[in-house]
Amino acid sequence: MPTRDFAPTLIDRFQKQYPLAETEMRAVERLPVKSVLVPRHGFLVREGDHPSHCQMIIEGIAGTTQTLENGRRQISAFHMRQDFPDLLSLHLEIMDCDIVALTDCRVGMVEHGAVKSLCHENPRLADSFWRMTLVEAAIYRQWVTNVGQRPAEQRLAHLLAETITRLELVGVGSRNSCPFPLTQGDLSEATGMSLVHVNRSIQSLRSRGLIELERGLLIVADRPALEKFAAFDATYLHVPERDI
Amino acid sequence: MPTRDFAPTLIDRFQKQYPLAETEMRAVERLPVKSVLVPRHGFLVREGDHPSHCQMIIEGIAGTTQTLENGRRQISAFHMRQDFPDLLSLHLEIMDCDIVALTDCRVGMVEHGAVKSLCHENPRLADSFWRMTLVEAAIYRQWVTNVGQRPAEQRLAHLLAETITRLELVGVGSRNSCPFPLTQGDLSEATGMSLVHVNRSIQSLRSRGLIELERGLLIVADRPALEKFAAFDATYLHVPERDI
DNA sequence: CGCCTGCTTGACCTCGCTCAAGGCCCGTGG
DNA sequence: CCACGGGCCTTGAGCGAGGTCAAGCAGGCG
Repeated sequence: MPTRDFAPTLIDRFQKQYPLAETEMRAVERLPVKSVLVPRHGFLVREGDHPSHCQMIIEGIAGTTQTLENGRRQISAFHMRQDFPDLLSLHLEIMDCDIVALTDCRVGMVEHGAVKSLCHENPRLADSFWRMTLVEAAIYRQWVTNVGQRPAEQRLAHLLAETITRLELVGVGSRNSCPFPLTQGDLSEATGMSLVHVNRSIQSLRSRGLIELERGLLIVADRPALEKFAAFDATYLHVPERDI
Repeated sequence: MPTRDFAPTLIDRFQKQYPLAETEMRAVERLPVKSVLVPRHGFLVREGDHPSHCQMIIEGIAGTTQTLENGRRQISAFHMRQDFPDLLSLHLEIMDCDIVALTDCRVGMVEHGAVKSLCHENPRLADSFWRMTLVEAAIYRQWVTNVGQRPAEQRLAHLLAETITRLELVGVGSRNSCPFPLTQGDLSEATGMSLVHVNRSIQSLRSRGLIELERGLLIVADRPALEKFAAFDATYLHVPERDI
């Protein structure tokens, strides 16, 4: 029964901040959740929507995207397990971006009303939700810098370093490898590079011995080496001390 | 007495969301504020800081910046009147970016503790603060797309369209012009373009008749024309209906 | 078996970067 | 009052990182 996964997954996320009180756990467990499967390329939410639900990703990777008039598309964020890609809809009436499943996704949906009550009755959880959106914003900042300033290879390396770090934090993959279901096309949309150049940059990173990447598996034998090359510093992910 | 400006300015900001209750206004007016002048190139906050205050900009323009190992700097956000550039420090222990005065800035500082009490006693204000950070995130998303996908001229045009729109919303300048104290160097750091190319792009926008820009004044005679050229759509600024 | 999706490679071209120098405005000091 | 210097803007010339176009390849699925 997939809905069963929701509460433990969310509780785990909260507990990364601080130990939850009994009442808080109970409240989370009482949340009415609807479990949904979104196939790859399906939309979790579309630009212009006025969502009445929030969604937490339980499995899979989604992306926040914006499509320009000329058809070019930018992925401005990746969302993975324990992320609420559309938490913003709780306070912003209208979606200003699409949220797309980049792989098949399993998602838990909760009505806004339920989330709002949860927040009002448990102010610490409200703060925790708020904090999630702040970390998301910190990641956006990094992406602006990444896309704006770094040359192709480092830009890609930074993105990969960030992704493996975040996946490890939510228990997907291990320190040195993670499932990596994204295509080179996805990476090109996320980095603002052409697909061809992504391909060549990957090969270059491979030949430097920094990454191995094939068939949905990313291996980073030497994380510090990759992070050094990419000038990646995980501070902006704001992982509480005890988890480092 | 400059501190006097603080409460009205903040109340005005809140009122853009919804009419405040008497008690909420009183609470805002009771906030203990310290007024500070930050000269151009001064820091409001530095990366690595653990701030104990939040700051609202009353006058001037600040920027969120990140500096790379090679000395290149990206500006990932502009902050202006009524913005709280470091509101995130309320929930994130450590700053992951610098906040720099791009012009001389007048700023109101409030202790975290005071803001937190305000939030706990006035949940609607808390939501309003949260919402501010969500709009900020929406702007980051746009910047990622802008820097990642748009060619130079449109990228610059989009940034200018956003800036004049935001300034107008907070009562700085009018529909067709605004004070524009940023240098071409600032614009180059914000767009990820070289200074030289910013210069040429500005000239090109000028010759298209889309903007006039000199001596600290930006004139946009035909806002729709600029917005069309830049594919700028203000939805992502999430301005409540009644203000449109 | 054949198709579709995603990866790879080659050739060519261009947008935007770098380097370098000159001009303008304004504030400061002689 | 003028000389000087420092920001900031402007212009020219040459180059290179990365884009585009086009084609071939490989693996998984109906």
